[in-house]
Amino acid sequence: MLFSTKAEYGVRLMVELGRQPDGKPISLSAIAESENLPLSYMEHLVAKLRNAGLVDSQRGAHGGYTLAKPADQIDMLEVVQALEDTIAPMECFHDTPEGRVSCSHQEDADHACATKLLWTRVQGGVNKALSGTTVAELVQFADGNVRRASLAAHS
Amino acid sequence: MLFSTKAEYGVRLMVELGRQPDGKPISLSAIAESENLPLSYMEHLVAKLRNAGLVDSQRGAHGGYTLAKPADQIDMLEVVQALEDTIAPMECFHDTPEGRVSCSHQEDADHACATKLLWTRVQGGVNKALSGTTVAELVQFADGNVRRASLAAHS
DNA sequence: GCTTATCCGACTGTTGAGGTAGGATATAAA
DNA sequence: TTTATATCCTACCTCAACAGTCGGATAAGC
Repeated sequence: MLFSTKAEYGVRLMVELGRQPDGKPISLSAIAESENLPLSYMEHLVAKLRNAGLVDSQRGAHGGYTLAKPADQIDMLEVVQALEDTIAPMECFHDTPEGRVSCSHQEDADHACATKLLWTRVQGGVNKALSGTTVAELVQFADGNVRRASLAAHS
Repeated sequence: MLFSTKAEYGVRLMVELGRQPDGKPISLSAIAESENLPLSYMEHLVAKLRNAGLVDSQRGAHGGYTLAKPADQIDMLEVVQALEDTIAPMECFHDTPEGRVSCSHQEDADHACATKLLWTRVQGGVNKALSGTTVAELVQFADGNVRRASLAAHS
């Protein structure tokens, strides 16, 4: 398993927020009910998204959450990185301050770490897929599927 | 973390086997010592690789393991799939007999599963990186690094 | 028959995932 | 100003997988 359900639930949450056309906040309980997910658990996840600056919150009655940026300016790399603490393919990989990956045991033997090439490629593929997908795109995909399913049911 | 150390250790094991020029088998204890990994644990991993038909074994004295195919004909997708039981990006993704992925809860709500598009792209990126890398390539990479490190030390 | 090695199953400690519970705080409406 | 509705925050719990250990059975070479 590459990702945990934290990423799954969190992405679903972002998509639900992205479906809201106007700027009205949506309560977590409404999202939890429509997606059939545990509310208490979602609170932990949305806190991570808020700390990452991806959603804004409005407390009190008629409060809730909104996207902090337009849906087409939020990519999934930000979202998944905020939810999962690290998305490195392997434990020995850690993000350096300069933004590059490095292997923590690259010089411990008489030869360099052979797996580094592989994990670098894997991470590149994952990052490319994540950063190339926006919230807006997923919203459009979901709505398109509803449309097609609805049309198929009526034909 | 995308993968566990099972993949890390197993790939290192395959690379060590790939470094052996002739067809002589290498004992697990020799590999475990040179890579500084626990022998007992490696036994479990090599069993998976053997069941997957990626390595051959020779029992008894002077026995050990060899690659079942030429190193340039073993790609990392086979290796990692044999070690990790599943490499789907998310729990709801499972490999179908037809070889395609599908989401187990795609029709449970009034709209299709929005995350399916994202995980499909991620899995595509991972599979591409894995299947595009062979044992032979990693062996060459590791040896090349040794050469460069050695040259740098002597300059 | 001794040594070297693969093979096999059972067992164990630790960690993180996934989820619960209870309360504190802030806000809008009555 | 009370009340309902929310977010916010901390602590706690359960369970499965990971990472590793151990003891022994089997097989092959010398």
